[in-house]
Amino acid sequence: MDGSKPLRRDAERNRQRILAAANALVAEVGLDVTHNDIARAAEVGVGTVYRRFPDRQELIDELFDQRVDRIIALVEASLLIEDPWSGLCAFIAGNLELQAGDKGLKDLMAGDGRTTDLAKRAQRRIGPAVRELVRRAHASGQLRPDVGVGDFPLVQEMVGAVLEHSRRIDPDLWRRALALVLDGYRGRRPAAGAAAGRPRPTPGPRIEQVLERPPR
Amino acid sequence: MDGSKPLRRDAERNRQRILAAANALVAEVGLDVTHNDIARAAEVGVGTVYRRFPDRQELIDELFDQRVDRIIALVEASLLIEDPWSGLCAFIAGNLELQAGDKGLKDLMAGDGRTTDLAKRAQRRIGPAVRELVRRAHASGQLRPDVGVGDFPLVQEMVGAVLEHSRRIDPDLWRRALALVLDGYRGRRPAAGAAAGRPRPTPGPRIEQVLERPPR
DNA sequence: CTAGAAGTGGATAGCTCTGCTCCGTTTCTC
DNA sequence: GAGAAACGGAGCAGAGCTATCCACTTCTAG
Repeated sequence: MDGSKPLRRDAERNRQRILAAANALVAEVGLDVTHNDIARAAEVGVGTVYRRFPDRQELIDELFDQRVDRIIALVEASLLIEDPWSGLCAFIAGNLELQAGDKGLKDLMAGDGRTTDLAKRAQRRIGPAVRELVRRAHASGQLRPDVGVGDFPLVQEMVGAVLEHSRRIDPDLWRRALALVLDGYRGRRPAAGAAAGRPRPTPGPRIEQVLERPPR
Repeated sequence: MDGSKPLRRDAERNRQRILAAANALVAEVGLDVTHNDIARAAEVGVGTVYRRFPDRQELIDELFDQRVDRIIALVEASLLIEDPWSGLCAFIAGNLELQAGDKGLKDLMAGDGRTTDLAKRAQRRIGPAVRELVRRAHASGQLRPDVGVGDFPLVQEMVGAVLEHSRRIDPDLWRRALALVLDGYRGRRPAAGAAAGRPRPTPGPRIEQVLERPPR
């Protein structure tokens, strides 16, 4: 695959600087860094960035492979936790934790329309695992039966929003929001009686589609 | 106050068209409509819009007076509901309902930095009323004691995020998100025992400050 | 009906912000 | 030290926004 000759030593050095700078920048600022931003951060000319990464998408992809791997590792670790509820919580909290320190990752997982491919690949690996986590939590009676898989993207979305706004000022506020939400989802069957306006079943995978932010 | 002569009849007609168009546009698109957008929507020249509303802020303010009034009416109506829990829910759901149909209103209440004055005025009237709603809900034991006033801006924020993303595709999804969250907040004292990582008290008004989106 | 005041439209100038290219200069490598 | 490779960043093109200006149309008072 890599039929191209190795780069000259200085060029390779610059490539690394660009990657490092882009990485930091994306984590701090988010997905929509420009070639110019990166060049400045890497102390390199714009031209150099364009030469090395003519397509911004490729650069982004390169940056995110490892991040997505981290999430996948997390989901797999969570599946190994014996207590189902703890496992589910570990995944959700861990995922948000990762996103709390990495605006770019959050952007990616929120799927702003851009970056669909990479995000979808990740979702495809994460989806089944989450379903399993939820299934186990249901089976053990620790998760309210009227809360379904489809609700967890909502949780991500909701707590992610808090995260987003409080990032600078109180970077741990999202934990409280998450704790309160999850605590509400905790097992106890819905009161048989006055469940009038109570939300019913498990919305299907449609919710995931809904949360794909509409491309502006 | 209104020392200016009345407008010529056609001018007044145009003024109304502009106002109407701007109103619809703001509801649909959000707070940052331009003079050009408005002109096109009103089928009027840009010049006309500029002549009538040289300062965009004034136009926006004019549009929002009535919206804010609607929220205030809501809060007051909610206080009149005898059952404290229903009252609290009515306010929160109603508020989100209003925002669901009106992107501009949502922008305003989220306080994106712009429009601070108007939003703050609204907040000042709404704040005490919400505190009262929460107090009553606590007193009646219908609201978990470890959920405080400060948590409701979080709820707005969270459900607002869902609202935002699903607006186009499934405009009622936010209801489920809200129902699940509120249902989780419902009275039952926190389990005395294993409340290890459970969120504790009522964060103060600091949260409101946090949710003021940091001016970009 | 008419004169002239009031109002209109929208082309356009000026600005900012972005993506990207191009080529004179520097740096590497053999 | 010659020639290939890489560099830097000024600057161009294009999009989008604000705001102005003035030849033309529409209203209204008399």
